[in-house]
Amino acid sequence: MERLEKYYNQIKNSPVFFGMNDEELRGLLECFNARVRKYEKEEMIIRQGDMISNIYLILDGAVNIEKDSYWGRRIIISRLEKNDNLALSFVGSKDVESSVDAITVEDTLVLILGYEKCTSMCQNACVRHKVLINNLFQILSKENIELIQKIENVSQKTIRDKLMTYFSNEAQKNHSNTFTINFNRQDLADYLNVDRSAMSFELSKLQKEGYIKYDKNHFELLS
Amino acid sequence: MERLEKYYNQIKNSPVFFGMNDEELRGLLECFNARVRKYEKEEMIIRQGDMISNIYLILDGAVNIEKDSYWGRRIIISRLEKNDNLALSFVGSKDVESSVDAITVEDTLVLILGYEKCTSMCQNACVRHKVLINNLFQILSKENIELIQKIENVSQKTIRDKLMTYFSNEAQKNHSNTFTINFNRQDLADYLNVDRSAMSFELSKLQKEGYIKYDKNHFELLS
DNA sequence: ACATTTCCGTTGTTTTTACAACAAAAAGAT
DNA sequence: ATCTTTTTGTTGTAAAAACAACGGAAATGT
Repeated sequence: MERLEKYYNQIKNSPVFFGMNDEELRGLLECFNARVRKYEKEEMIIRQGDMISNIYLILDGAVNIEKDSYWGRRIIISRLEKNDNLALSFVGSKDVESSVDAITVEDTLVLILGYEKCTSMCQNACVRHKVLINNLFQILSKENIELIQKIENVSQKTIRDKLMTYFSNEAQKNHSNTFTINFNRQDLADYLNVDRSAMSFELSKLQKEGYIKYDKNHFELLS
Repeated sequence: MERLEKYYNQIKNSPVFFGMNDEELRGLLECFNARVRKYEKEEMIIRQGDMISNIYLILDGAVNIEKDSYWGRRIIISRLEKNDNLALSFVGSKDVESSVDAITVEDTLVLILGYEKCTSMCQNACVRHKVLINNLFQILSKENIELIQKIENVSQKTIRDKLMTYFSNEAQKNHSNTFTINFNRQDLADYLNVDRSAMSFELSKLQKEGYIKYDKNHFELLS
């Protein structure tokens, strides 16, 4: 519980609890039996097939949402980080089991709320819950839009187009032509759904032709 | 308004209004300034760049959610039908403009609710609104999960794998090994993100090799 | 019934990708 | 600092896809 206190400010400022005062938030955390849990690197938070009844909020670290296609190929659906939520859509869809894995990329700290328990107890009676679900709706909307953007990414025809679309989006998010990505090459390849070595090759070609400049994970868009 | 009455039962049974009694629903429809609008075939309901402040519910017909990549290639993100909602995520994300087009595939009837107007008037005060947002949360969850499934589809390596993954999902949705799809060949290709002629070729090959049987848009999974 | 348009399947060619194998570089461990 | 492990870049080859072009089928309109 002390750990929860340590992160109280961050928790309070996260989108999930937007618009709540201290009293409401503390009440909510108690009602939802909030706890902080640490996961080691490469640990699974959620497995395909799990029933999800918790709300997960990443306090620190990074998590991959992945899916293994039936022949060993790994698909990275999204990379989640500090202040992101995990598997919200499976909380909202009753009786649907998770179709994905959530795997930590590094040591990760997660806030866990027992959503089901609280909602069944207080029904929709409490005010806090109303604010919460409003926030959840907005968060889910954002996630939805990001998934659409990801579909746009992987739907490009060539590796080059996938890379440039991805880079444009990153630059836009960062409000700058330079940005640092969190993926290593293999993860980026699995995210864009291409072969790593072919992607590496295309990266150097893009650099030689003057479209981008990069050093390790720091990129600059030139065109 | 008569038209609205004509569809009242269908509206009442749609997921958006789940759990509301007649009184609540009628109040809501009035408060949200509900109206029915007919769109012709190939008409645009939403364009890329639009700000969305309405809730759209398809009463009859079919709609493509599309995006044109900068070189004429069309990406079909999803196909929506009777009782589906349109562009919900852009209602939930304030100040975000639509990144996609919504285009009717055939003559289509849509129920439109002025979401913004009502929420700003009655704040979160009214009970109906609470039930509504709860429903919206669940609908968005489902959409989210379907987007993930779509990512899985287009992330398959070969055209064959994309087709078979798509067919499996359709069979599962239909609880049967036979099913009829609503896409024509070009649309299916744009949905799976492959070349139409190459896909046609792969379809016949799959049939010759005994994995599937099809006649026009009716398919059977054999394996 | 006929003409017109749209849709679908087939084939050959060119482009792009995946894959495998390896070398270089970087990161981590002792 | 040295050794080990992981990550990244490079190349050649085989597989797959995109593309273009076309003929036939089906649907639509008159």
